Amino acid sequence: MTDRPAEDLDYLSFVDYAIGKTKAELPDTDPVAMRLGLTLHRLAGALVYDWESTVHRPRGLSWGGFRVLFVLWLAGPLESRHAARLAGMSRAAVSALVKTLERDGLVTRTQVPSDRRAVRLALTEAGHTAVTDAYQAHNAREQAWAASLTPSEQTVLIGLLEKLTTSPAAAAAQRLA
Amino acid sequence: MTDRPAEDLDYLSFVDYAIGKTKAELPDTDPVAMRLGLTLHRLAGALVYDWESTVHRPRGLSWGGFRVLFVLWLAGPLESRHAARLAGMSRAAVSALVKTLERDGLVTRTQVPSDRRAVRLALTEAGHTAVTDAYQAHNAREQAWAASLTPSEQTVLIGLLEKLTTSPAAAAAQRLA
DNA sequence: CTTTGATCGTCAAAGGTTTGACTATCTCGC
DNA sequence: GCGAGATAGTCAAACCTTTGACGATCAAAG
Repeated sequence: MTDRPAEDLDYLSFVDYAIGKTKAELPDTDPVAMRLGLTLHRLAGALVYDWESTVHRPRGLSWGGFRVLFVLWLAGPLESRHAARLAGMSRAAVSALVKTLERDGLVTRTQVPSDRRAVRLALTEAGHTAVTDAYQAHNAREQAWAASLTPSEQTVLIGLLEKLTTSPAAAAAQRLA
Repeated sequence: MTDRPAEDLDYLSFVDYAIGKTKAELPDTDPVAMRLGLTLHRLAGALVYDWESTVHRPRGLSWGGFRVLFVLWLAGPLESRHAARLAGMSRAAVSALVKTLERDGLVTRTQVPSDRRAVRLALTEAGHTAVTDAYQAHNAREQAWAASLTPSEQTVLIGLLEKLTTSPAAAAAQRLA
């Protein structure tokens, strides 16, 4: 039990170190839940950073801009509020991002005949090209990450993540409801 | 095989829908890697949103501010660059956040005797109180999420996440290197 | 029809984050 | 010692995102 120099920790050894210290100071802490939260958050951050820095920024897209193009590509023309819900961001964020995407000729905004408040967002031909090109590279990175796991490990991991996503805690979170 | 109205999709059914459409249009896509990326990103976003909106914002902390306090709490007084590395953000972000934390009396900045460029960050008494109070509530939320899984499922999930975190793809990502 | 409440997209304000530049400082080889 | 290159922290600029407010519009009850 020596005092380790905390400065020399890298992120992974920090997790072990943090769990040990927390358990000593806050005994009510659940160390397994703590490790789960830390590891999940860290991994997701690394993934997004990888996608954004290697795939999207070099193509002139922000991470948010790509997400809007992505849902428009796959879920067809959408009203703005539906694009926001599927992309997991606020209506205001979609409004701001679409301003740039429209200026760059990737998305069109048209009025919805049946509801004059609503705006229908659709990909242009250039937008379709941009998002399919970007997603091919994006999925190549996803494959590079997933390749560290065996197929059955991949299946198990997806199952556990989906179980958390549909859990009562997730329902209570109600992100951007 | 009817044309489903894409507008009515919620996020979970969107994932299935998206994978089906992508497979048809971009046959080189790996649908398992795609589902993994989508699910992991979505879950992490929901987690952070839950933590920030239910625990940290009500206590007057931003998510970034909490992360700085958290690493200072557990890894002791730290030079700014080490705090940045452990918290997974840039040195500039730490510099900006510490400005607020210092103003609020939660963190002190002192010169390092051996290196006049460096700054040593340490929690004040109030900072220690704030971070332990916040982390107790934070871990309670982590426990609420983890409770959806059995103990062995939790162990398996952590193992798979750590395997990805230490994978070659993660090493190549080199976040904020 | 009218009124009341809800919803849509947008805007402004506030804050967080990254990148790149800059100064000050350190380190290492000569 | 000293000079070249690396490093620490900060700043400015740019961008993204959220919240709360707003006007316009819709929908439902009477």
